[in-house]
Amino acid sequence: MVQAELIAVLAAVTDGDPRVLTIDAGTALPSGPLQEGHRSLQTGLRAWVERQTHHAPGYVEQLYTFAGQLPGAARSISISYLGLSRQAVTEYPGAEWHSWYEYFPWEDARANRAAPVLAEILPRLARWAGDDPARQSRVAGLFGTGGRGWNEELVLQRYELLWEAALVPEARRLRAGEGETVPGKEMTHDHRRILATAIARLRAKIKYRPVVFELLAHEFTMLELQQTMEALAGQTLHKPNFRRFIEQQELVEETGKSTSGLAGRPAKLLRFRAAVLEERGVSGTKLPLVK
Amino acid sequence: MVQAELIAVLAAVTDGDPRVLTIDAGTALPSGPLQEGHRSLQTGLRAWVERQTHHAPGYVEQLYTFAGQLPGAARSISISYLGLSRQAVTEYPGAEWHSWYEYFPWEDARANRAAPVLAEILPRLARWAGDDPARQSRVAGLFGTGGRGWNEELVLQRYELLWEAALVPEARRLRAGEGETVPGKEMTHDHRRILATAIARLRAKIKYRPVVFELLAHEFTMLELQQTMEALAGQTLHKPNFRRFIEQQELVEETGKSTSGLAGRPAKLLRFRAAVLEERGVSGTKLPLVK
DNA sequence: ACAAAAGTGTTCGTCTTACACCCATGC
DNA sequence: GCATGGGTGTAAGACGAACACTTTTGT
Repeated sequence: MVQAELIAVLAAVTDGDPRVLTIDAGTALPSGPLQEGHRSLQTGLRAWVERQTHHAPGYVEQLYTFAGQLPGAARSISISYLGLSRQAVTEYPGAEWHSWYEYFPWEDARANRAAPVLAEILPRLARWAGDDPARQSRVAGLFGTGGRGWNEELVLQRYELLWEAALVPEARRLRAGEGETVPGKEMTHDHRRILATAIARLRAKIKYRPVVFELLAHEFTMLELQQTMEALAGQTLHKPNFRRFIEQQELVEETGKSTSGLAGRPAKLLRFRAAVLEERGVSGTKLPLVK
Repeated sequence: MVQAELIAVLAAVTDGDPRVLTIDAGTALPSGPLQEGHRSLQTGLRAWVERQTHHAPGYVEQLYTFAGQLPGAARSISISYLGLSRQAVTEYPGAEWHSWYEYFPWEDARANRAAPVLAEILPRLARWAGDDPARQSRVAGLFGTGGRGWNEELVLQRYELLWEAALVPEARRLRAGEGETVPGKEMTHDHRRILATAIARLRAKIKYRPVVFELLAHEFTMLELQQTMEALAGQTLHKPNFRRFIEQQELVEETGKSTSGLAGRPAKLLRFRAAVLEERGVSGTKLPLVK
């Protein structure tokens, strides 16, 4: 017999920044135990998020389940979820939206924004790696040094490496370490680890499933779509090719309306073609089928 | 406070057939409650599988967690896992390997093996769909009728459709239905649904992560590799292009040895290049990055 | 010689990537 | 006019699908 805890990473994008909904001044994710009245895990999760933050997630998917130890001998099971929301406005006291990159400043590779943090992190990782070639190659593969490219999906692995090197405060709770920790806001328990898992999942998923649209208003311009993707991926994208990338998948259709009043040529307003959700099935084959 | 149940789908491929390890004469998956002594969910799972089947899974990954109701008012949480194993030999009484396709005969699209079952299923689905265009298009999308191709990853969705149409015995337990059910071996509780989830996950995963090698001996020929993939995907693959598909990813290296004594030209024996696990990180970008 | 399986070459068309350029609006 | 963002054309190269063909063994 165990306690089952539901934990939510609720994400939104505002002003080109991906944000996560938090409680306790940005140190914890909304969460609470599964209760009698909850008809399913998802409804339980939604109930907790709404009670603690007065926000209602739209799209929700399960992330991961892991075992923990409660104070005392009791066991706990934590079931984490990723939710997506269209607005990042706060009205409820205690609930705050914080940028992902407050917690993972090294993850924002747009226009070298992460450069200063990386300049701090990399020497310390080099010190941690020492002469060990296995450690050196792990650092290189994860942080894209030494000619290897940056892979934005390895969010969790990078966090775990920093944890292992005792460069994040969370690791110091259990194992002492020397020197300073690395920039990036701390969270309680393993909540920052869960956030890393959520970011990694979302960064992977936007590439092959039309989930971005859960974060956008129902009408949007191509640039808004692109900037939302860039915020999530933490990478700048090539504008003309991004347009073709979207058009080729037939993800959007024109509404007939355009923006106006801003600088530059008015942009066409688009909407998501909900029909693709049915059509899909043709996704990725990649295997060389016969005939 | 709830009961936490661990459930395993342990898969192997023998004689070109993908198999799953079962108990109770093929009607249930190995499972048991999380206990005090289990250091983690995974070790708990491994303990139960070994106790019930005397088999030890190699690779293990989490599938999905869902809530259930135990007899009485008590709640349960089921955490399901996918495990891969190199051998499908049975020595322990009560533990049996069964082909996936006993449970999902319509999923084996190799050389039209599923044709007879589909001939049985499709008319019944057509009857269920009736005049409803939404239902018709769902059937078409999932079963590849009407010009749309077969997508082998939609295992769970197809099972759920059959469930909804009350064409599987599991659905009849809760909701009555008319006429016969469709071929395919039944399982207790929702174990067949979990198996469908596992198959879908594995079919998706083999395309972008080198997990097939967990199912093969340490030395193998290109044909063995291909046939293992075909067994999992339930599709026949194009031999020359499959070779290039593997070579291009640099997944394997030659051992220097060859087969002999069989019909045809001897094949080179290969082994998995473990180095790729480190190199990876360059996986799939797909987004049009700038510069 | 022939069957059987291994393995190679090559073509054609599509998708990706990069670069260059034109278009429409506000000020 | 010019700054700003919207949008199109296109050529080089990578990749995928399909087909034809050569190679090496056992019988």
